[in-house]
Amino acid sequence: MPKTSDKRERLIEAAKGLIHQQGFHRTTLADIAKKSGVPLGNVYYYFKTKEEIGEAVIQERKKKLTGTLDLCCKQVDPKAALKKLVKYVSRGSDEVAEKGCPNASLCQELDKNHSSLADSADECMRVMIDWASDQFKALGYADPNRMGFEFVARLQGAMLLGHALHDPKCIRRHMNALCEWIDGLNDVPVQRKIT
Amino acid sequence: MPKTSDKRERLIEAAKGLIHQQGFHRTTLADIAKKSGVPLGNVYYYFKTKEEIGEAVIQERKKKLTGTLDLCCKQVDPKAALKKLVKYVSRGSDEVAEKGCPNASLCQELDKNHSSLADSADECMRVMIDWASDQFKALGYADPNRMGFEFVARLQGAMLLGHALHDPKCIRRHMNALCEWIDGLNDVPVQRKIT
DNA sequence: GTCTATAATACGATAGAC
DNA sequence: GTCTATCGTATTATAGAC
Repeated sequence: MPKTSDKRERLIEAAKGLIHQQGFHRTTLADIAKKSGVPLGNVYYYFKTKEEIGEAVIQERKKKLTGTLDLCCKQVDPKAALKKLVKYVSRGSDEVAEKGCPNASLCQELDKNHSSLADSADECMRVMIDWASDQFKALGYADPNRMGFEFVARLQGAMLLGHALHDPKCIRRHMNALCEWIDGLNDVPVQRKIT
Repeated sequence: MPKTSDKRERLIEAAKGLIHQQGFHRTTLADIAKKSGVPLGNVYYYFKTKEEIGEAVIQERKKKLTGTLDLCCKQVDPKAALKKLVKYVSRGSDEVAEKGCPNASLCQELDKNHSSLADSADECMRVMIDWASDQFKALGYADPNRMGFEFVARLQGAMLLGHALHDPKCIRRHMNALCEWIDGLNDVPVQRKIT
């Protein structure tokens, strides 16, 4: 039986937008049904529970994040990769100032109770930190995890404050400062294996 | 008529804890009533709506934040004040790793829709940024707002990631790094008025 | 001021016709 | 696969006795 409908995709897309705007708990299935144009009762053919929709949205976000990170570190040196991610955040600063970072919002909202959703949301943050750590490792730093954490903390902290202040400009300003920080980092002599 | 009951305080205290753990929307009036030992129907004698309880909790948090900040900058130089706040965050890292920063959580959760609660929560973040900016101003920096923003972004970013990773140690590690950053800042010659 | 009982509604989920 | 109608429950809020 060929795929005749894109309802599942439409539901996920609608849920993604609504959850970013309103949060998971304030977003009702009726909201999602209405926005996606799928009748409420039909939603349950595609997702057994509301939580399943949330999981699908988070997996979608994770996929997009992974794709972005892959793009950032293709064919370029680690410093350029880190700065590429910073520029990416800069470009999205208007939406972030309005609605917050979608991944961070979910971490904060979901980790409050104990659904499996919480772990999925947290995993997105971990992916980002690990990626950043890998870049610093490639740069030869002895403490790449510490550097990666600091880098992502500054990214996420700026998005959080930009959201609280409703000010995209201060996000971009801080992203510029982050780029300068990266540029100013001392080059570390990399240990190369002699073969 | 003298105050004969501490019910109002008990309600706020219970709400504060529950909201930190579960978030505002997942916390029901029944939860608050039960935890505080006040019957559900009686809650409405003290607060007309759930939102009013939220407002009271946020004002309480703001008061505590202001008190903490005041304590940090009493009788000490600005660098010491900033580091004192960093140490304060370090000491609370276990709770933050478990439940997140209470102020940041509220900013993220409430700013999604448009209640007046959102503005109150955001105001807490602004208070912190302004305070930090004042410290950098006192240090003689030409761009105290930028420095204050960076400082708080790193604080909040670390708390956010520590919560996502469920790891208080990485918060403390980053707080140490923040202290070193402050120590390493160049002293700026302060313009003094000649009288 | 206090508390029980309950109204009013919103929401997740299901039944069952088509 | 699709959709309407509706159930069951949770939750905010109120009515009204004490």
